[in-house]
Amino acid sequence: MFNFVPSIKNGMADKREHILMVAEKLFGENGFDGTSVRDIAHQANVNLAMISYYFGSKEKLLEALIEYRASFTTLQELNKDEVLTPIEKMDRVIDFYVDKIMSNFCFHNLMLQQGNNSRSEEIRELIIDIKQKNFEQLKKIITDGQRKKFFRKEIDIELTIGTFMGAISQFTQARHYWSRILHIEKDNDEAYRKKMTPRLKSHLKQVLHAHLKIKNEES
Amino acid sequence: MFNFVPSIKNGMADKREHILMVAEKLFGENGFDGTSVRDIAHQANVNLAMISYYFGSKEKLLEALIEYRASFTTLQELNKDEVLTPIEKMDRVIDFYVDKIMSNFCFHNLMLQQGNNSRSEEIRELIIDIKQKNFEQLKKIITDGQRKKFFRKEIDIELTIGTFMGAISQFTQARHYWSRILHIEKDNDEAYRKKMTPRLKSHLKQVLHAHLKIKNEES
DNA sequence: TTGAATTAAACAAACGTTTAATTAAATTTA
DNA sequence: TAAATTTAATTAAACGTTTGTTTAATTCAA
Repeated sequence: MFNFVPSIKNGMADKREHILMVAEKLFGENGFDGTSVRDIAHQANVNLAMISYYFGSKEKLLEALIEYRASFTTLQELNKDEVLTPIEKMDRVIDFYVDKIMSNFCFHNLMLQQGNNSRSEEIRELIIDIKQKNFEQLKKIITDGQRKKFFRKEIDIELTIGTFMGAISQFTQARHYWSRILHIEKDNDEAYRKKMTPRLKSHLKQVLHAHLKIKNEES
Repeated sequence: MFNFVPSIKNGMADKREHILMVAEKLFGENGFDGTSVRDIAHQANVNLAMISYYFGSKEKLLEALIEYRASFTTLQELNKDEVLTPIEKMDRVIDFYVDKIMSNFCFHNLMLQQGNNSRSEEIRELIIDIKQKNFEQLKKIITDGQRKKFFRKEIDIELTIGTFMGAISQFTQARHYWSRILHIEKDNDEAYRKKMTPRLKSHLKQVLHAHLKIKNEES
């Protein structure tokens, strides 16, 4: 099996980062509660106490990881664009999200799990805030497309966005299941990623086009 | 907040069942690892040792819960039906799944989590097997619809099914998030269920119709 | 030589599970 | 039916691990 965690480089910022990457992998695979601080320390080849030393606590480590990963600028740039049609923009959104999430299921699964079930209200709110900002960018693109008469007015925007996000989540979260269904080599994340990414992109574009576009001409 | 766990009735089978219901709720809310046997015992008002006594172990309790909940006959009956059109059948499927999952998110979330991340290979396989049977029934309905020239041939059947399941999962799993987006009263599962169920059904039917149906006449 | 980085060891609390004793229920015997 | 006996259900307490976190000593670098 592959190991995507980068090895320790010199310097201490890198060590902190290395711990974050290992934590991300383990949290994503076994859940927050299913991962012990000792697991993380061992896999990261650092002393157990270093995690408290760097982050304060297991929960603070999780917060640090979320802040480390939370970067959401691309959608805003896309919204400002004046050249692309709304349909093209949606295609870009799909490419962006599928790439982003497929290239890092561990973090996405962790966010999914902690966004709803974290014992810490603070963490739940943190995650939901991030997701909400994304939602609003996405909503703008769709309403803009409606205004410009590219998209139908009758659609349920919120549920459309949820359906789109849910589909991607489904194929990252239930990898074991879909590996079997689609006859992809078991426990080979790289193979899954490679086969799934283009297929999922083109499928989602199909679905969203059929759902969003006003039915005049055939594309 | 509501409590959907039924109270203890007389008889011992009921007590076993009562423990299962409490476990389902806690597992679904806090995850398998996030729930202790003591939590379950306390919430169920039974002695801690009773859980080992009835089920053997925490993991066996989980298995018992899965077997208790796994009942998948309705889709088979639907497949045998000769009167309904494939489109009507798909609508029934949507109603069936949305009702089923919305009326029991705890169990659905648990299956989602354990189907991929359970430390027990046995449990992962158990869950995936159940899901695969459902998948095959669903696939039959769609290929049947293609054969009868109701559905397009160009669609990606597997990903279509995944998209559909993923959408439902999204709205059960990320309830906190969608409650905020859709301005539904926070931490009120009953309100969420009530508002979401019809809305999700009609949205999914729209999406699937647009995606599946051969575009001849307007419906 | 001062302060940060790193360590092994220890901490108390929580974990899943088991034990041995007790109570309740069911079954058998008289 | 009543008492005796056996089986099952229930309990409080304890088991040995593992948990997240801290300590106090040591190493390292500035």
